[in-house]
Amino acid sequence: MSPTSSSSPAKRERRKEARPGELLEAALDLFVEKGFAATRVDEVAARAGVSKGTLFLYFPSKEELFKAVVRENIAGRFIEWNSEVETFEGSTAELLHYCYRVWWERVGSTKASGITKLMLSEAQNFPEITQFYQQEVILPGQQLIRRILQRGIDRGEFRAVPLDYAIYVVLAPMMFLMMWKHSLGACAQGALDIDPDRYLATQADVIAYGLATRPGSTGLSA
Amino acid sequence: MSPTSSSSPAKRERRKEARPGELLEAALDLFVEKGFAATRVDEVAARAGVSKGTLFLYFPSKEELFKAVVRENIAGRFIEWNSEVETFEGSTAELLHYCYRVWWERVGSTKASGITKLMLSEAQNFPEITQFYQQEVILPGQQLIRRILQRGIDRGEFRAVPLDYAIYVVLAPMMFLMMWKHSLGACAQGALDIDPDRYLATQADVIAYGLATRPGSTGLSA
Amino acid sequence: MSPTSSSSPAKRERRKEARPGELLEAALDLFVEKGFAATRVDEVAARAGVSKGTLFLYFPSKEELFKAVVRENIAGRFIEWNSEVETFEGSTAELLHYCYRVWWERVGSTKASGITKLMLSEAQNFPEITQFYQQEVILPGQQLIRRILQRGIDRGEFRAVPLDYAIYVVLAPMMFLMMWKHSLGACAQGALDIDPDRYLATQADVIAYGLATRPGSTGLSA
Amino acid sequence: MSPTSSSSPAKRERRKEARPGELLEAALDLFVEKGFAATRVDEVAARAGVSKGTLFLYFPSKEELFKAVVRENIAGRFIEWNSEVETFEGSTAELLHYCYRVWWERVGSTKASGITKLMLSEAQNFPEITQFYQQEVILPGQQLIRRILQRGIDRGEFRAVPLDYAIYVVLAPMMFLMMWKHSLGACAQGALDIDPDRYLATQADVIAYGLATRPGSTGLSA
DNA sequence: AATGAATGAGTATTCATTCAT
DNA sequence: AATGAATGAATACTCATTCAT
Repeated sequence: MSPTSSSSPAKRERRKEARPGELLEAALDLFVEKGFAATRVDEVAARAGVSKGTLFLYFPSKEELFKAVVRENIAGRFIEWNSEVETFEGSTAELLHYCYRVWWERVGSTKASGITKLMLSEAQNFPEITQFYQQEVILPGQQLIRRILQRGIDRGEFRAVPLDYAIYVVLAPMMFLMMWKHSLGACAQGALDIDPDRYLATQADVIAYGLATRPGSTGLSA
Repeated sequence: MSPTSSSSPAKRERRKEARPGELLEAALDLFVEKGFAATRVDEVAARAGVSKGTLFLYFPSKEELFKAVVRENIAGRFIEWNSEVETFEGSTAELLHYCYRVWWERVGSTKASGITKLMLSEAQNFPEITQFYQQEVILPGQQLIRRILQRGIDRGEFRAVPLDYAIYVVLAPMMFLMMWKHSLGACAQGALDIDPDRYLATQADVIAYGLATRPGSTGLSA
Repeated sequence: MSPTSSSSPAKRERRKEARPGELLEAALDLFVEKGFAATRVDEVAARAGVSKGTLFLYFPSKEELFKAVVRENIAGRFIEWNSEVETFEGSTAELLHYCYRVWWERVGSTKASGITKLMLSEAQNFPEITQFYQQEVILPGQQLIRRILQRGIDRGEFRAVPLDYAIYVVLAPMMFLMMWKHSLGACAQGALDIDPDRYLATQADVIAYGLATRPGSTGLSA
Repeated sequence: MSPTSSSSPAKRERRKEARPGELLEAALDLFVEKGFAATRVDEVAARAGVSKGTLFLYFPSKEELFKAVVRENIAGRFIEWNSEVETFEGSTAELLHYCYRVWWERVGSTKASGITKLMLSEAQNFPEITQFYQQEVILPGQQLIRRILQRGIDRGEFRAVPLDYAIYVVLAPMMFLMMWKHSLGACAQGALDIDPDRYLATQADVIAYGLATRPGSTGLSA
């Protein structure tokens, strides 16, 4: 055993610990791109730079790998965001614009957005993980949006729209953008290409304007 | 109706002509429910009441069956709609509400909506059919929406928003509803259940209001 | 029923009776070209201008069709030939040349030669029909050749070679030519193309010369 | 032999390297016995003592397995033979006998002879591999025979026969024997049984004699 | 007699999963 | 821990054969 060959044991150690993460990353990419069924575990392993056997060392099955990918990428960012919303100073219209922008930076533009595509695409085949996703992502997300809208109403900026459905006015554009980006948008031939910033700005503009009370209005419309 | 005229064209004959349709219907159901890969051709055949061999008599492969399902369910409804939009009398806000309602009746609430879910889920795996879908559905749909918005602007009802992005303000809520309905919505646990009518009414309301010129406004905002 | 439509019932009648023959002909072509397994009954039917169902009206199975093809094309031409050999006037070397030439005309160059290719190719899969082929073709053929050689020996023209193996000296070139013609020869790229007349003439020449007694020889060599 | 040196390279490892060979051997047997189509890949795998999946680990398809079988069994034996012919001492008639004998030992009597049967039977269905076979086997073989005949002519032993067709005088008996052995001969009922040695001896005898110049002959006959 | 729609047993091939090394 | 050879259950697709018309 030559002394040179034993160099950098740290690197090896680090890689070893990084294995699951590398696998999850590779799996996320491929699941998002091709769907659950069309993704081969060999491919995931290959992209992560390990053998197929190694993958099963860390994840007992392809399904568990899928679940792990989803769980891993559903970080509970909502606590942080909730406090940001609480402390935000400025109009609620501005808050909405801000949230869209921040969401795009932290989620929409990242691989995490692929998870939404995955979930919506595969929900039917994975009821268990779908349930989990609802609890961890959808419901907190809806709560956050609801809080924003409530803030607008409370401050007399927004009309007293029915919140249960108004949340979807805010949510739909985000979900749509994520789906689009990972499906048709990925095959974009010019016409279908969407610039996220302009897209979100336009959506926020129309929505904020559409929710806004009017000068002279009581802020208590239908 | 004379008994000798044998108005029924022989059971076998009639079935033969009905076969492709029956198969497409069964395939639509299953593809939407389980996705492309998870759908077995035997199952499609069984649901259509024929044997596996018969399916391949009408469709040379599972992939061609998929393509046929997509094609079948996007018959050029746009021509009809275009003329409806041209002749509509009333405010553009009303037109928007009307379109959402009609779209739901004719597409959103039907199995055809499953096609969109399918396409968004499987787009990457079927570039050819995705291309076809863009040409036949997405682009005509965008044109129609663009026409509606233009009408509002021309009549001084809507602000001169940038159409290229405003169309998504109208489109996103529809796409979202279809995806939702066929994914999370199908596993709905109360909290996630969406009433389409209220959903669409709220969306149309906010959007129309958000696009509207204001009393005293020039109708030429950014 | 217009009188013109009932024209030429004879033609129809004739065709009806010709069906099995047309099917056998088509089957022969295809079996020879592609082998038993690779030939589809649809193709046979199509080439014969009838439906697949009709084929099974005349032949209870693909195997039976195969057997019928073989049987049909193994006409007992040997009686005729035997008498020709008996009455032939001229040297036995000339008789050999004559036989090769006649064989080529009547068998080698016709579709019947395909049967040999078929039999040799498929013998293992059809023991029953192979047995039949041996009785009807191989043995009579060997007898005929034996008679020719015996004639040469009897007349002092040929050496007294061991007949049991000398027959193959005459047989091998014919069998080889048939196989070649229907296999490699059919994909011929120039180098492999064989002109049957020159081929057979050369073979007959060498064989006759090789069997011939020499001047001063006793005609009774090993 | 120290116990720690573990000279046996681990059972699994050794088997792995042997796999392709075992599979090719099993495939050769079965292809020759039953033809390409009638051979099931499961059977090949079973005979090689592995599972169906393993076969596809080494050969991407049944067709590629077939090609590999052909390639494997036609290793360039011709180089060796060519030099043997060059250095042979003795008459060309003796050389012919010698070649027939050696050919039988090294090819005719081995499984390799089955390849020729295979090729002639399946040529039409595998144009690509047929092409390969022509280049690698047929043409070199013809060259070798041509060289032998040329030797006889050059040494004044053989008549100046047209080589392009005389080669078939030598080739046909070999091809015939291989075909016979693997078809009718395999179902031999006594009458059709051929003793290769006597068969080849007779052929060589007649051919050599038939090609020979005669005492007093010029060696330049047509 | 003729058709051709329907069948379903049969086969090549794939791929998640196992396990000896 | 890591490998990668081996597995075999699962599945799309074929094609000889049947049979109602």
